[in-house]
Order: sequence, then C-alpha cells, then structure tokens
Amino acid sequence: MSKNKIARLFAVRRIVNKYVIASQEELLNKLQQEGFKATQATLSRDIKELKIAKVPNPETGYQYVNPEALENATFKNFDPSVVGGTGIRSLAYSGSLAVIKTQPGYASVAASLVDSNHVGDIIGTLAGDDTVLLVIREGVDREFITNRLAVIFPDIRNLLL
Amino acid sequence: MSKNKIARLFAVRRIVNKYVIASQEELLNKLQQEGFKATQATLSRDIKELKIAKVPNPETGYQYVNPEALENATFKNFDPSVVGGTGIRSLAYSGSLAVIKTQPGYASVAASLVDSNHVGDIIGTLAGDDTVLLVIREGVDREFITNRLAVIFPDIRNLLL
DNA sequence: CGAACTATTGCATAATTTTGCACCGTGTTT
DNA sequence: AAACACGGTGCAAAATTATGCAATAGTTCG
Repeated sequence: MSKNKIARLFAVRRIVNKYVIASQEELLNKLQQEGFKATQATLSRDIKELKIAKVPNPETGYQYVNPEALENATFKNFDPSVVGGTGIRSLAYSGSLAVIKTQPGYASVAASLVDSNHVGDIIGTLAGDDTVLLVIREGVDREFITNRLAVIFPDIRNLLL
Repeated sequence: MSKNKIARLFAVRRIVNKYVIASQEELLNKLQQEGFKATQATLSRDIKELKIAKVPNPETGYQYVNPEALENATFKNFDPSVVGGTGIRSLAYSGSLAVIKTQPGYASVAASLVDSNHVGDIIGTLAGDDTVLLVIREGVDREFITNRLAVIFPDIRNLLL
C-alpha cells in the first residue's frame, strides 16, 4: 500500500468524522484543500475500503459516516420534547472542554444522547453520575457546539454558564 | 399518509432486514413480487425517510441496512485489517487531552493497559464505557504519545482521527 | 538488474440514486 | 359543488457513485 494512499485514507476518515460530508465531491474538495491529489473515482474506492456508510441525514440530505460511529448509533428518532425534561442542569466551557451538569444519575443518558448524534467535533464524552465531560476538537467554535447540543437538549442555551 | 405508503414502508424495512439488498432495483423487485407497485424513485424517497443506510459490504459490494440494525449485529465485526483486535476504535487529540474510543465496555480495559505501561507523560486516565480520556503533560509531543500508545495498541496509528 | 507480478489510479462510461415538475387522488374550506 | 390544499407518485433528467480498462508506480524474485 503506497504511502500516499495510506495518508489519504487517514485523511478521509478524519474529514468524515469532522465535517458533515454529503457527497464524494465535497470530500474531494476537502482533501484537495489539504493538498491531496485524487479523483472522485478513487474516493469511491476508498469509501468502500473503509466501509464508510452513506446515511440519510434530516438536515443535509445525506451524510457519510465512519463505521465505528454507526456501531454505537441509536438512530431511533429521539424527540426530547416528547420525553419531557432531559435532566440537564447546566452547560459550561473551559478550553477545549465542555461540562454538562445533570440531575443525579442522568449523566450517562445525556452522554449517550450526545454520542448517538454524531457531532463530529465532539471527539469524546465521559459520564460520571451527574456530570458529563465533552472533549471538543481544537479550534471549534463554542457557539457551534452549543447549537448542536441545542438540537439534542432544546433548553440548553438557557443553562449556559 | 396513504395506506399504501405505510404498508410499503413496512415492507421495505422487512425486506431490508431479511435479505441482503444491494440496490434499489433489487429492492424494487422484491416489493413487486409481494404485489407492491412502485418505482425506483419512490424507493429512493422511502429509503431517505426510513433513514436506511447504504454501507459497503465485502461480499456483495453494498448493502442497505435499517438504522437500528446498525446498533446490533451487522457491523460488530468489521475488517480487522482496518481496525484491529484490541477493542480500540479511534484516537484523537485536543489540547493536552487524548481520547480513545473503544468498543462498548472496553474502555476500562484499555485504560488499565495504558496505566500499567507507565507512560510518564500521561498524567492520568479516566475510563467511561467506551471512551478513555488521557490527560497529557503539558508540552509533550503528540507524536511521542502516539508512539508510546502504539506499543500497547499496535494498530492505533490507523485509527488516528 | 530485469522480468514478472501486484497495487494504485485516472479516464471514460456505466450504473445507480436523487430530484424538479406535473399530475392525481383525497380531504377541507368557502 | 367548486376551489383549494396537500401528500404521494411517476417520469425524465440531473446528480452522484461505481467500475472496466489501460497506463503507471511499486515490489518480488531469480
């Protein structure tokens, strides 16, 4: 396997994880911005090799996602407004971390909700009993993260510390 | 929603569950065998509505899968050449933190592996269910950390996001 | 080194999927 | 009853994705 290909495959995974990519053309653009040289045909093969799936996404039409993201996915159409309160008490940022405080016992629920929503720029979550730690990709705007979280927890903006 | 459509949507889900469907044409055939009357265009819309994903499948090329099926069997065991057998799924950095995602339940195993290897520049680890947070000493090079982790998880470099 | 293989990729094209538009059927309002 | 609103669908075209083939780069073996 050529060095070039290996590097490109990594980049594809990273980009798919970080951005909402709706088409191979779009992925191609991102790759070219990073200096990679390839064609859509090659990406089609890369995607097949990496087992990256194309899934419908209500907001953007479609989205490519890495296989390990799918394994955890609960694609159940979860509507928090139906469930009532989400147990969230506050949201605060520090550096590239966000901390969500919840009602006691609700942290893991909140964390898995975040996980299953595939926010690419949240690279990991850790839940205690009443606290969820979110690790955010460097350089990502907090406002953007808040917006994404607001999709999951509609009232979270009111709880921003 | 017309009665027809409802029945068809259920049938689509059932068929996708039961057979390995590689294209919408194929799905259309199955539906027609059951007496449904539709066109491929309609199926494209149904698939979008049902959030059925198109994923690469080593045997048949591609396969449509129901969203909740993704949680369970189908993808649990994907190509080890892409992923590897340590339960590790990805590694990402942000600031002085590293996040390792694992198969569900593997996080504490991974964390104790890291702990027992005494990487001095990893000043602490925290494990959830499928996420390990590594706190890294300030100023330490990520490449160095990755190298040390690669001793424990040989293929982790392939999983760097 | 050179021949023989193998892997990778672009190009062109085929195959597949998505979508704009028009139309139809059903239910609702005036 | 006529006019209207709306979801659902087919048709055809656009958009996107997959792939056969040939050229090139990289590897292995004698």
